[in-house]
Amino acid sequence: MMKAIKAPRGTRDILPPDTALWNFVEAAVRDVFRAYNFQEIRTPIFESTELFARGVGEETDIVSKEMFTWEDRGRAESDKGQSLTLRPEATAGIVRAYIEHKMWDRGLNKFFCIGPMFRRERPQKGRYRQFYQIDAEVIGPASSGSDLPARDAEILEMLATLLHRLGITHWNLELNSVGSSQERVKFNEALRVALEPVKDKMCVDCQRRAVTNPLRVLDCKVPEDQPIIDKLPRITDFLEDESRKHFDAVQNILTKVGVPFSINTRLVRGLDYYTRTAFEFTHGALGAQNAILGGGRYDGLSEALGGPAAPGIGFAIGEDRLILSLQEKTPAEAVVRRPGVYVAPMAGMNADAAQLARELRRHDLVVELGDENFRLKKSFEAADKAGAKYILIVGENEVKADAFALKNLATGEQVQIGRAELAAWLKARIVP
RNA sequence: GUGGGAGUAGCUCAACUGGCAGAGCAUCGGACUGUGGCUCCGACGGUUGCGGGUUCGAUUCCCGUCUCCCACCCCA
Repeated sequence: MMKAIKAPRGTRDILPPDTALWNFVEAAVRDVFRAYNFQEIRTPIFESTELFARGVGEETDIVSKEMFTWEDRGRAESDKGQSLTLRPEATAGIVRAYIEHKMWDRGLNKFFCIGPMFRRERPQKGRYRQFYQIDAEVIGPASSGSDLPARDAEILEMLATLLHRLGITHWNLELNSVGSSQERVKFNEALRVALEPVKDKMCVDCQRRAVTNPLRVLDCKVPEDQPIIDKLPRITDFLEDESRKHFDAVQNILTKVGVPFSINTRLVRGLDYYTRTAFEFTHGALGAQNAILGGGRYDGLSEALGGPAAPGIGFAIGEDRLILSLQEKTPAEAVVRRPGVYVAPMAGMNADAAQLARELRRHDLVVELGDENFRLKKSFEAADKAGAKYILIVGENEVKADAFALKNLATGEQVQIGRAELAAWLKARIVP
């Protein structure tokens, strides 16, 4: 035998019945998002490498060491050597599409997108090289209201609704404002200055961060560093009136609509493009990967990508993690749709059985069809295994009488139903 | 990328200081040719993740490698 080929590192197959759980989540997402007037957008799974370099930020870990990048080998001179990258996140591609299709003419755009993302990280539970994100973005010219706090609050409230709908409790919403890009530059500088005299007393990681990305020092979890971090400047002190008012307004709305949150002035996010509102929903029982979703405002991203000013806010839900946290309460078996009827033909009755199955399926019943070569006993076993609620026996007597034996597999109750009434009879007794 | 743990039948796991690789469940068949679940009997199923080394002999010891898991890192 040839050497078995396995799924590449960090990828996995999602099999039934788990796929039913994925569909359950995605159906809930589509349903909830529709109520908030979000519409689906689908963008390519690979893009020009430059898009992510400019959009996500050259200095981020994502861009500097985690992207799947290759050089396209085009035949035409013009595409030779074009560098392409599997998308590591969704926002950059969506903003690129916004610019490319000049969608500012449409006013306020509310998009969502579900699909795989790719990052070359070391795999762990809830962390894969191909992982799935549910992404939503609100973007448009400022005249459309895209920069207003009501949009931030609406998105957060929508997320709370979605989690509630999925039956996920015990989440925690952490909220912060990271300021405008100008405010952040000042804050960064202040941090660098404040860290200079104390960084030698900190952990090795912080010593490195103090130079490369001071904001990340705030994220440090080493207990010994906490007293030092507590004395560092806070972003709140660098927010000017407009940013502060914006942040206050978001909080006011959330309080009014009853979405609980906590302020975490140390919350920073890994992508360079975030401005003002930044947030994260966490959930216990996910180990170190406790961030179930995260997002924020990115008022300058469109311009960084060569587009017009287009404030925006969005988030990404880690679908893999969402499903991990869901599985504790809702096993996939609970949402998988089992057959309502198993049609069991006796010897020579395949054609009649197929005809019956066709009729029932046209009435939107889930039907599994057996085979005339199966002995009845085997048909019963197959019906059980398929999880069917009823078994329909198609034998010579039944075909002659045009009425069929229908047995409830759980109760053992058996009745004889005429062909014309079959579908209606079953539909009345099978909950979809 | 760093450190640690684990990999044995489809699944969950055994196999004593190195000595014939096993059980339960699942699958298939029979008891049972138009009525299942229970029971009984039988069968199938493995180069012990892969490659090398030590040894008369390796699932067991050593080295390498792959994958998963845990913690960092990072993030969803």
